[in-house]
Amino acid sequence: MTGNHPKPISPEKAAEKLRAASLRPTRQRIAIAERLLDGRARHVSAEQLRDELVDYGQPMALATIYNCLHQFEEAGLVRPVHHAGDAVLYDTNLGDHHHFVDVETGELIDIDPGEITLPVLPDLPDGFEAETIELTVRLRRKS
Amino acid sequence: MTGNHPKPISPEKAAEKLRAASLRPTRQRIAIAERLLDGRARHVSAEQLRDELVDYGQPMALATIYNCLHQFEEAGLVRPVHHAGDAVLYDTNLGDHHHFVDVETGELIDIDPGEITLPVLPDLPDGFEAETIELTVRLRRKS
DNA sequence: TTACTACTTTAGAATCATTCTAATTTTCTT
DNA sequence: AAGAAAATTAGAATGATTCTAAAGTAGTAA
Repeated sequence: MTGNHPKPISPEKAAEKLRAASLRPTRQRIAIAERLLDGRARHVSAEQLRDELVDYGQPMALATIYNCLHQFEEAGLVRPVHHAGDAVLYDTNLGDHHHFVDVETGELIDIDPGEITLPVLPDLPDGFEAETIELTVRLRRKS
Repeated sequence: MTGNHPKPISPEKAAEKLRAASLRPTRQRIAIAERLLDGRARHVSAEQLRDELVDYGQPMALATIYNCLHQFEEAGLVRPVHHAGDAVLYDTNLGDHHHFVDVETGELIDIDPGEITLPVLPDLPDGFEAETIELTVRLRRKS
């Protein structure tokens, strides 16, 4: 046991969510959905998720985890955050919000959406559409 | 010649800027300063800069380019942008501004600072200070 | 059920940006 | 010119991610 993790949703509910997203409910995808789609706001890397799945008794290939995270992303079930450390973190909070990043650790902290006013979208270059808007405040621990 | 590049500042001026930043004006650092500190707003990766230096007749080890970019960053001569593609881009525009990112290519486009109102900084977590604030609008080419 | 086909998972190799290492070279000071 | 400290270098190492090709599994039609 390398960590402590709260109770996930049931495999049945997880499978249901997957079907709703047109993803086959495979054993691996169900295990991941149980962990990530329980409504809690989290930020996990592929490697962190793998460790958690090992704890949970559902080890699987790292490649599978990457595959699933990409599929979940496509399906709009999670959202990638590219602004942290070296690894992409997947955010289970799909609501409009932004992040602090601890530049030392790469850890993300949600910025309370009430605390920040999203600026008006500037005119986009021709032929493009906005995919996401990410505001990141990079933090350094005071010395 | 793999690209066309405008006239850089003189080696003397480059050396001067380096001394002002407490960096020894070595041949390599001068060559990089000539290219990056000419006042133009640019976004370059280490690899792009290496290609440009080859064109310019000043090839050098990639490790040196990484070293120099880090030193320039420390000295406040360039600013890293972490939100693009896979590689970190170094921005020679030190003014307050933000970026569009073409998610396909990783290319950056400056957002006109007049076009966007920087939101008020939210309350920071205890013990941290803000290092940078980066707003990124990720763009996808319309289909 | 069975058989079939398409989709998934997998281990391990490959890739790519970046950092590290240890040896050589250069710069600055005397 | 000589010495010490700093810088550069080639190449190895690292770490996240993607790719590959083979083996397994799920949904479907008979």
